[in-house]
Amino acid sequence: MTQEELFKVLVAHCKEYGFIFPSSEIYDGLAAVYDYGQMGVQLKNNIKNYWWEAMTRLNENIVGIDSCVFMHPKTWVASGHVAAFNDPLIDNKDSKKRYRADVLIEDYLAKIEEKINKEVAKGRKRFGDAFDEAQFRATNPNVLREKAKYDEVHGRYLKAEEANDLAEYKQIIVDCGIVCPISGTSNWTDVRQFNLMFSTEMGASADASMKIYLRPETAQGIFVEYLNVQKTGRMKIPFGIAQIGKAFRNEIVARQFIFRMREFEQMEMEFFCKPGTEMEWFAKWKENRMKWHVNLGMGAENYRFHDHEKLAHYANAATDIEFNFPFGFKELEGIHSRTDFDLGNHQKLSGKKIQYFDPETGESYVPYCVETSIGVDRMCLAVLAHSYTVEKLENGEERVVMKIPAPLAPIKVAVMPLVKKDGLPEIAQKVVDTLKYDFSYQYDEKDSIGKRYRRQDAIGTPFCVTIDHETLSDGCVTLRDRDSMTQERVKIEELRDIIEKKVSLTNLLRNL
RNA sequence: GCGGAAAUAGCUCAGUUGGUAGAGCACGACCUUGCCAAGGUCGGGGUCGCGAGUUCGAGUCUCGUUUUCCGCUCCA
Repeated sequence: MTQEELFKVLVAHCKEYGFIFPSSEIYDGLAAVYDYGQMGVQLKNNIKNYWWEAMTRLNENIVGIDSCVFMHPKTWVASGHVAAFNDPLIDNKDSKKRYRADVLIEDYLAKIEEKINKEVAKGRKRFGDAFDEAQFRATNPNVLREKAKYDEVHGRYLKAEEANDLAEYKQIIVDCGIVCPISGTSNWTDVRQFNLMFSTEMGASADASMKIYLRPETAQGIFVEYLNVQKTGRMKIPFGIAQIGKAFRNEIVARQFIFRMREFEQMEMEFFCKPGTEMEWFAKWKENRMKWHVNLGMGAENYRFHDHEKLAHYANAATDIEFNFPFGFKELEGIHSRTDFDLGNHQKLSGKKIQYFDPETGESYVPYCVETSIGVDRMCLAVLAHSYTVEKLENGEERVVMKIPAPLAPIKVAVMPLVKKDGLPEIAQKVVDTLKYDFSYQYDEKDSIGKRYRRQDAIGTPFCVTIDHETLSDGCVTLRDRDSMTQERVKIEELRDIIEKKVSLTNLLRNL
């Protein structure tokens, strides 16, 4: 099976066994929106718990918060998202290239300026020392003609920009005969506003309402609460704030299942440190985060770092942890050194002093910040894709088994009576009672035992407990292992500890 | 956004020149059985993605539309 086919089969498997459904399917679906089903939600919760505990419990200087999706609009001015995520775009239908309409016009204006400067240079050459540039500019017909053109277009452009008049942008491009640098044609689409941020209105009455954005990243919630947490938590630098939550980006193309969705969930931690020490922490968090991934046992060879060469507007160092997805190595987590960009801008825009007073040195400064940011949905996809296994059995048949790392498995144990008579179901219920307070479980008495094992394999249940006639006399049950398919007889009282050892989050954390 | 392909039961698919919507698996009940997808009987489940058009008649032909997949593009 090729990687592509495998990916398709995985998507189908996820739907069939209740991991992930296309959203609103009864209404034909909603593009690139997916819902987590009864299995998927448990996998997702387990991943989030693993991250949350690793961050907030294993690091005594990291605390968690839960801030809102709605934030004051100024937040996004300070963060740079309003400027960076708001572009009027236009497509050339022949070259199929997309351009920023405002950039096309600005380039055109720059060309006119260039022409004028050339004329002036020519004049200077001709008149030598007697050259009077101001007078030349005011009288030379070529310069005047170009200058008039420039002023007209420039005036319209400024007006259009102020009013955000997309039709006028297009009209300017048409009137000026601006062509695509690649195809050389002026076969343009209309100008459309591509705002990567979703917006909505807060306040019930239309005239009193305020336009607000759905957050495009959770990080800003941490930055705006920095002061509150630092003061009320008596936090000393260096310290971190962790958060798990939904974020929204109106991507032009959202594809590849749950890899790129318009509504997605992030697990972000902002680590605040003294300026000048950020590179040490950056290196430390790179190592720390990689360890967290590899600890799941999905193979160190399936992860790699990818350092950014072109840095975002807020960063002075950035790397990705990439995972070997069915469609190649792709970003799973980002680790960025964000400097004091965010806190500094919030300080500027809010007018509130966001500074840390170091009691030892007596210095005051805006802390620097190292961010770790991982997509929960991408993490789910990584686990699902890596776990999906098709095995050829000795009898020639195939079995599909999700080899999900046991602590992340949605269901930890299945309890099943070999037959549904002779009092076996009653004993099975008692076994359930000994396990249900510690583990998510399923009880199943339908169909043959082999079929029931395969059903559990398909959802990645690490253990199956089978009650048979011997149980009546010896108090032992069969414990069947998902990956090896081997079975052992164990006493009912020992079940809890044996299962616990392999599926517990605590043990996973202990290995970090 | 552009180009190509696809959409029939929960899943995988069949459906003849346009003529009463099917199979296997899955699901439910019962019987038989019992350690790696067993057998039997009965049963539930589909406005053939949606909307128009052509036609006496459309799952089938035409147009539109939505969604998905692949490639480009965009974003990071």
